Amino acid sequence: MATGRTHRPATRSRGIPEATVARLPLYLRALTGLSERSVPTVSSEELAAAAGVNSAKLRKDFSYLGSYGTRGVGYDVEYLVYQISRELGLTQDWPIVMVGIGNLGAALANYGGFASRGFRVAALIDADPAMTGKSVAGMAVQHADDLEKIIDDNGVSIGVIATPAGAAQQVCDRLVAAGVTSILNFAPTVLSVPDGVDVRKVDLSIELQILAFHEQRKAGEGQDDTADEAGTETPAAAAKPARKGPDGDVPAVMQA
Amino acid sequence: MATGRTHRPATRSRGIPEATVARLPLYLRALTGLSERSVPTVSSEELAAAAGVNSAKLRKDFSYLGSYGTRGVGYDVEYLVYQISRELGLTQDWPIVMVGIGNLGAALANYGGFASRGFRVAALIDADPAMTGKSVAGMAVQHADDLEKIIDDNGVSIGVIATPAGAAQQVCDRLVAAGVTSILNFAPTVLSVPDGVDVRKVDLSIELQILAFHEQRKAGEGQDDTADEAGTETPAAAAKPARKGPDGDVPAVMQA
DNA sequence: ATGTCTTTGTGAACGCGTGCACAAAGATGG
DNA sequence: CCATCTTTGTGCACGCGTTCACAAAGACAT
Ligand SMILES: NC(=O)c1ccc[n+]([C@@H]2O[C@H](COP(=O)([O-])OP(=O)(O)OC[C@H]3O[C@@H](n4cnc5c(N)ncnc54)[C@H](O)[C@@H]3O)[C@@H](O)[C@H]2O)c1
Ligand SMILES: NC(=O)c1ccc[n+]([C@@H]2O[C@H](COP(=O)([O-])OP(=O)(O)OC[C@H]3O[C@@H](n4cnc5c(N)ncnc54)[C@H](O)[C@@H]3O)[C@@H](O)[C@H]2O)c1
Repeated sequence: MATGRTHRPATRSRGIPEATVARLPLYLRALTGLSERSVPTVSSEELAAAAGVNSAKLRKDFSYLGSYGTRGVGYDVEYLVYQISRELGLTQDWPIVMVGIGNLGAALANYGGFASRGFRVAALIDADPAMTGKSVAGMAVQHADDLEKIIDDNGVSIGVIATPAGAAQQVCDRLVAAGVTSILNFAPTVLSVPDGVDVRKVDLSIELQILAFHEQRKAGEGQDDTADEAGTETPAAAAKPARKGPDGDVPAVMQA
Repeated sequence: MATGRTHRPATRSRGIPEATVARLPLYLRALTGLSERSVPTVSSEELAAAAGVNSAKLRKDFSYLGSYGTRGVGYDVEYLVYQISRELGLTQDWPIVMVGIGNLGAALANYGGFASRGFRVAALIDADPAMTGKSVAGMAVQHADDLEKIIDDNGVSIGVIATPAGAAQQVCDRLVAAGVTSILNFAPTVLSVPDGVDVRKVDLSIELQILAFHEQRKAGEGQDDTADEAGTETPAAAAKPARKGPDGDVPAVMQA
C-alpha cells in the first residue's frame, strides 16, 4: 500500500487493476513451479488452486493482460510465464540498494529469492563506520555518505529501507532526492514522499496485531458477544477521563 | 490475507470491517508516539496525518469502535490507546512460536518491536540439530521434535513460519494440528489450512515485483498511451507469435 | 463436417471501501 | 443563557473488486 498522503488517483493507466497486479507475482510463482516440472499447459482451475485464489478471479485477472488462453485446453505455461514477467517488468534488470544492514538488512541481503527474478542487489549501505567494508552476503557494505553516488552510478530506482524507525524518513528523503522512485520500507514508520514515488511497507508487528484481533474474536465466539474475557477490564489502565462513555468501560462492540 | 481455499465469508462478525482492522495498528502506533510526548488530545485531522490516512476514513474507522471522541476537541489519546488495544486484543498476552531460526528467523527473534505489544516469544524452534540449544536473542533454540509439546505447554495460538518454502506446508500442518489457529508465513508458498485458521503472509519478492510494475510504468509514461506493447527491449515476442522467451525457452505456443 | 465436451472470457449483479459534505454536538467566550 | 466556533459522526454516492453464470470458442472424436 502506498503510504503517505497519496490516495492514488486510481491506476489511471487505463489498464491493470491494482488488485490484479498484486496477484500476478502469485500466479508467476505457481507457474514457475509448473514450468520446472515441465507441465505444458494448465487450466484456470488448476492454476487458481495452486495460487490459492478463485478461478474466476484468475481468469478475469488474465483477461486484463490479453487473451492468452485456449478454450477447452487452458493456458500454455511457458508463454504465460513470459507474458506475466513482461507485464511486471521482470524481463529487465532492476538494480536495488539496501539501506541499513543490521539484523534484518543482513538477512534480506542473504535472501536469494528476489535475486532470482530481475532484481539485483547493487549495493548494501549502512551509516555505521564499523560496518563499512564488512562483507555481507559476499558484498562489501558501503558507507551512507556515498549513497547519492552509488544510486547515480548504478541507475538505481528501487530502494529498501531496513534502518531503525528514527532514521527511515531521513534515509527516504535522501533516496528520493537521489532519484529513487520506489521504496520498500521495513521500518515501522509512515514515510512521506512526493507524488510519483511509490512506497510499500512490510511490518511484522502490524501483521501480528491483525492476527491477534481475529484470534481474540475466535476465542470469544459462540457465546460471549462482548468480546471480553479474563481481565479485559483492565481496571486502572483505562485512564479514562471521567466524561463520555457509558461509564465504566463497557466494551460497546456494536453500535447502531 | 487468508490463503488457501477459503475466501473468507466476509468478516461476518457483525462489526469492524477488515480494512479498518488493518489500519488500527497504524493508529495505535501514531497514538503511542503522541502518548510518549504526553499529548493529551488529538484531532482526527492531526492523527490522520500522523498515520498517513484520510481524516474522514479515520473518523469512520473509529465510529465502528464507538463514539470515543469529543466534538470540538478531538480524541483523548490515552483513552483511545486503550480502546484500540483492547479491540485488537493486545490487552492480553499472546505467546507465539517461531519456527525456522535461520537468517530471517534470527533477525525476527531479535526484533523488539512486537515484544512491546502483547506478543511474547514463547519458543524458537528449528529442525537442525546443530541449532538446538544455541542461544538466539537470549533464548535457547528448541528442536522441532518438541513442537507439539511446546505449543501445548505454552498455550500458543499464533505461529510464525520462517523455514524454507519446501518445509512450510509441513510445518504449518503440524502447527495447526497442535492447536495453532493463526499463522504468519514468511516462506514463499501458498499454505493450505482448514477453516478457522488465519494465515497472513509477508513476501519481500512479491512486494518488489509490485514496485517493479509501477516503476516500469513510470518509465514508459509521457507518451505511449496504447499500453499494449511497452517498448521494452524485448525484440520479437511482443504479441502472440509463436516466438517467445527471454531465457531462450521452448516456444511451443500454439496460441493463435 | 458435425457433434460433443471442456474451458475460456466476460457481462452483470453485488458488496465493500472510500471520500465528500454537512448536520449535530459540544466547547468556549461573552 | 446565548452565540460562535471547532470537530466529530455519518448519510450518501461512487468506484473498485469479487463472484456468478453462461455464451462462445476451440479441441477432439466420429
Ligand atoms: N529485525 C526484524 O526482524 C524486523 C522486523 C520488522 C521490522 N524491523 C525493522 O527493521 C529495521 C531494522 O531492524 P534491525 O533489527 O535490523 O535493526 P538493527 O539495529 O540491527 O539494524 C539497523 C541498521 O541500520 C543502520 N543505520 C542506522 N541509521 C542509519 C542511517 N541513517 N543510514 C543507514 N544505515 C543506518 C545501523 O547502523 C544498523 O546497522 C527497524 O526499523 C526495525 O524496527 C525489523
Ligand atoms: N531471509 C530473508 O530475508 C527472507 C526474505 C523473504 C523471505 N524469506 C523466506 O523465509 C524463509 C527463511 O529464510 P532464511 O534466509 O532464514 O533461510 P535459512 O536457510 O537461513 O533458514 C531456514 C531455517 O529453517 C530451518 N528448517 C528447515 N526445515 C525446517 C523444519 N521442517 N522445521 C523447522 N525448521 C526448519 C533450517 O534449519 C534453517 O535454520 C525462506 O522460505 C525464505 O524464502 C526470507
